[in-house]
Order: sequence, then structure tokens, then C-alpha cells
Amino acid sequence: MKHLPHKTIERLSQYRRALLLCLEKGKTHIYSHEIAKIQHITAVQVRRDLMLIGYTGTLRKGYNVKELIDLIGNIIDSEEGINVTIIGMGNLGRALINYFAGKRSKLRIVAGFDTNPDKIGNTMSGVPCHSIEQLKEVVAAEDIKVGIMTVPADYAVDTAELLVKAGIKGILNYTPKPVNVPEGVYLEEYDMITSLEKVAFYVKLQETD
Amino acid sequence: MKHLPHKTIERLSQYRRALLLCLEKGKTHIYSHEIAKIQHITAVQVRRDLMLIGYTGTLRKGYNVKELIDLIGNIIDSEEGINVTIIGMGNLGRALINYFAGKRSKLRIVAGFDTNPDKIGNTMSGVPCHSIEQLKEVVAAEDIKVGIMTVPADYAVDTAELLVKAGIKGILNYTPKPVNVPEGVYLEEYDMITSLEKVAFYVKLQETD
DNA sequence: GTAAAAGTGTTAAAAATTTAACATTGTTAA
DNA sequence: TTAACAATGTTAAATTTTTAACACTTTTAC
Ligand SMILES: NC(=O)c1ccc[n+]([C@@H]2O[C@H](COP(=O)([O-])OP(=O)(O)OC[C@H]3O[C@@H](n4cnc5c(N)ncnc54)[C@H](O)[C@@H]3O)[C@@H](O)[C@H]2O)c1
Ligand SMILES: NC(=O)c1ccc[n+]([C@@H]2O[C@H](COP(=O)([O-])OP(=O)(O)OC[C@H]3O[C@@H](n4cnc5c(N)ncnc54)[C@H](O)[C@@H]3O)[C@@H](O)[C@H]2O)c1
Repeated sequence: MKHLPHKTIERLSQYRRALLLCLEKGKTHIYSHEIAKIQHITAVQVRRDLMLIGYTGTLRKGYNVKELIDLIGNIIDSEEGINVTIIGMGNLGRALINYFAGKRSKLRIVAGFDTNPDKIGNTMSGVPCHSIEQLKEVVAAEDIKVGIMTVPADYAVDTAELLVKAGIKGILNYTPKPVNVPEGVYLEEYDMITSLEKVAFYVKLQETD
Repeated sequence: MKHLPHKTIERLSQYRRALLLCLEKGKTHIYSHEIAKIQHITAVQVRRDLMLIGYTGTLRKGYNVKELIDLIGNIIDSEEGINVTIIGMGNLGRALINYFAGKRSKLRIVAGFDTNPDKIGNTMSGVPCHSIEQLKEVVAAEDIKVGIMTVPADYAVDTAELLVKAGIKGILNYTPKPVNVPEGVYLEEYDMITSLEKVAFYVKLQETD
């Protein structure tokens, strides 16, 4: 397996999420078309993705849920796991910490940062909130690789720069302000407004035919 | 203009966001390569998108920020605006209401719904919280077209069904549980875990070369 | 025992998206 | 005045992503 398409990476994460639910329900095997239905894609695409990662199901019984979960883990997780931090423990930051807690054993939110003195020193859902001043120090000490940005938009650019300087290798930016990172740092940005506008657009489109 | 690519729609929303910031800063014109830089894409792609919507800039001065904002609005917004509701006024729901409030004049969050009696009857950031029992009624009365789902994952499927039955035409699902909607209802799903796993994957990839 | 059915895996084709190439045109400066 | 420049707009090519086609294999039904 040399080079997985970006879209395949995303789907693998989604397949795993779906498979974990199946496992909970006691399902041991699953067909490509079942996965496809859940994800609103085609069975061919599922089979193709699995082909790319070299997984082969049992003919006529489909895929072994447990095996597949493990294989996807081998591919997208890093063995030792990855430590993550959240910058900006406001509404969204807190919601995210709460949401992520314990969701994936290989993704650990180990620290949060803020500038508000009332928040610094507290822990939220088990995650300690540090002063942003200590970013570099804590990132090094805790071997944090990924940062999630949930600071006010006006601080987005500065925060990204701080993260990069602290040695972070990946940034997930939830502020609506695009930031720049140097080569070697992976950046993902998401704005909920864009998603909502997209939905609104297609609703409008459907109405007017 | 017959058929805009899905990706172009997303980018138009992002261009507008960037342009609005420029406008605030008093910038009247902008070059394709400037927009491109902000969005981490190429200038060609920007020009191509604008070509698709039939906007023509002034040679050597670039694009008129105000004009372009208006044109993008004409394309992606609906004239009368669209009323939106949020189902599940918990951590994420509240954060979203707070975030969206007043962001786009054509996207109005006019109601929220919950099952928790302590929440029903209150308003949050000016948005009234109704009982989920009243969904159909309020959706009709307020002419709500789009629903954002932030209920616990276990209620996602039922909630989607309720929304469809109430006559909603577009759903933005932030629960990690994929749902199904009939033809004629536009569905967009987003799971933050997938984004985080993607970032983690590319960080790992970069480390191991 | 054999044919039909229902899966998987893979190669090939199609479609969507991005990138390149380049013609065109105001602007600037020698 | 005119050549160089730096931008846009557009057609064509390349790339990425999805979909189709189909060979193959086990199970099931008769
Ligand atoms: N709330 C949402 O649902 C939502 C959705 C999408 C995007 N966003 C974006 O996420 C960001 C946060 O939104 P929110 O609603 O949580 O806002 P918030 O004001 O509740 O939280 C921001 C937090 O960041 C802290 N902060 C401020 N400056 C900081 C700095 N320089 N370094 C570290 N921490 C700092 C503040 O003290 C606060 O705790 C905003 O950019 C917002 O646009 C929010
Ligand atoms: N918190 C996050 O950052 C985050 C991020 C991504 C996804 N999510 C997902 O979003 C959803 C909400 O997360 P949260 O952290 O806000 O949870 P939460 O428990 O804080 O909020 C859920 C809200 O939904 C209400 N509710 C429960 N059943 C309902 C029903 N049938 N109809 C209407 N309302 C109902 C609850 O009363 C509560 O107010 C979950 O599915 C979660 O997985 C959350």
C-alpha cells in the first residue's frame, strides 16, 4: 500500500466509526453494501477502499467487523497514539473536550490552554487548562503533536504561529479565520457556516428546480 | 450559469467569508492570488470559480470586493433568507447558536428544540427553546427549512425522521451517527473525530516519511 | 450435481476536479 | 511610443475520484 487517496482516509475513519457501532450490537460480519448504506455511498466504493488497504473479506459472509476495525486502526492510528491539545477553552473548546473524551484510545487530549485567568488552573472533563504562556513548555513535556484551535477568530493567526513555534505538527482550525502554516505542518480547517450555507444552497436549488 | 460544482459552492462561501473580512479592513479590490493565499488554493482555481459564476474583475486592479460579495450572495443565498432550527440545545447546540447569531443575515436560527423540561421555555442567545413535541407545528408556523442536529447520537435517527416528517428540506447532522433521509431532503454530515483522525494520520505519515 | 444467486476483488471507463497553458489587455516605465 | 509586466479569462490537459463492468467463488435450492 503506497499512497491512499485523501478521501479514502476520511472514509476509513467513518467506516471504523460505523463498524464500532456494529460491534457493539454484536454483529460479527458486514457486507460492503451495508457499510455503503450507512455512509451514503456505493458498495463498489467501499470495496475499492478496502482493496486499497489490502483487506480481503470472506466471500459470501462479507467482512469481519473486528478484523477490519483493527486493520483500519493499524493504518490510520499511530502505534503509540497521539497527544492533542485544545487552545481556547470556551464554548466550543469545552464542548469538544467533552465530546472527544475517551472516544479514541489513540487520540488523547492531554492539555488545554486559555488566556482567561479564571480558567487557568482548572480542569475540564479531566483536561487541565494551562496558561497560553506555557504552551511551548507543556507541548514539549507532554509530547503533543496536534492542536485544535477554538480561540476567538481575532487570535487565530497568532495562535497558529504559537502552535507552530511550539513544535506542533498538525492543526485543526475551527475558527472562521484561515491561518497559514509552514511546510511540514498539516492543516485542516472547518467552518460550520460553510456547511450550513451549503445545505441552504441546495435546499434553495431544489425548491427552484 | 447552469451547474456549479459542489466544491465551487463550498469555496464561494469561503471566498465571501474572506471578502467580508477584507471589506472590514477597508480593502476595495483584491487579486485572485490574494484570495487564493487565504484559502490555501491556487489563483487559477479562484479565477475559474469566478468565471463559472460569470464575475469579471477589472484587469490589473483585480476584483471589486463589494461587488463580488454581493454576487456570491445572489448565488448562494436565497432571496427571502432561510429559517433554521437547532435540535438539541446541549453543549454543542448552545455553542452553535451563539456562534451563528447574526453571522449571516440570510440564515436565521429562529428556534431550538429539546426534551429537557429545564430547557424548554427558555431562550438562549435570543433563540427560544421549544419542546420537541412541537416540532412540526413550529416548523410550519415559522417556515423553517433547515435543521441542525446536535442531539445525543442515540436519538439521531429518530430526530432525523421527525425533521423530515415536519417538512424540513435540509439537515446538517453533527452527531456521529449517520442518518437516512428520503429523496428531496439534502443531508450534510460532519464528524469532528474524522477531521481529527485525518490530521493525526497525516502527522504520522509525515513523521515516518 | 448443477444452476442460480449473491457476495468479493479488480481492471477499465467515466466523471469530477484541479492544474497548466496561453491569449488578451490595461499599466508602467524607459 | 513602445516594450515589459502583471493581471484576468478561457480552453485544454492532467489528475483525482467515482462508477461501471465483469470474472471469480462460495452457498443455496432444486
Ligand atoms: N461556538 C461554536 O459553535 C463555534 C462554531 C464554529 C466556530 N467557532 C469558532 O470557535 C472559536 C471559539 O468559539 P467559542 O464559541 O468557543 O468562543 P468563546 O469566546 O466561548 O471561547 C473562546 C475562548 O478562547 C479564550 N482565548 C481568548 N484568547 C485566547 C488566546 N489568545 N489564547 C488562548 N485562549 C484564548 C477565551 O478566554 C475563551 O475561553 C471562535 O473563533 C468561533 O468563531 C465556534
Ligand atoms: N460537544 C461537541 O463538541 C460535539 C462535537 C461533535 C459532535 N457532537 C455530537 O453532538 C451531539 C450533542 O453533543 P453535546 O455535547 O451538545 O451533548 P449534550 O448532551 O450536551 O446535548 C444534547 C442535548 O440534546 C437534548 N436531547 C436529548 N434527546 C433529545 C431529543 N430526542 N430531542 C431533542 N433534544 C434532545 C438534551 O436534553 C441535551 O440538551 C452528540 O451527538 C455529540 O456526539 C458533539
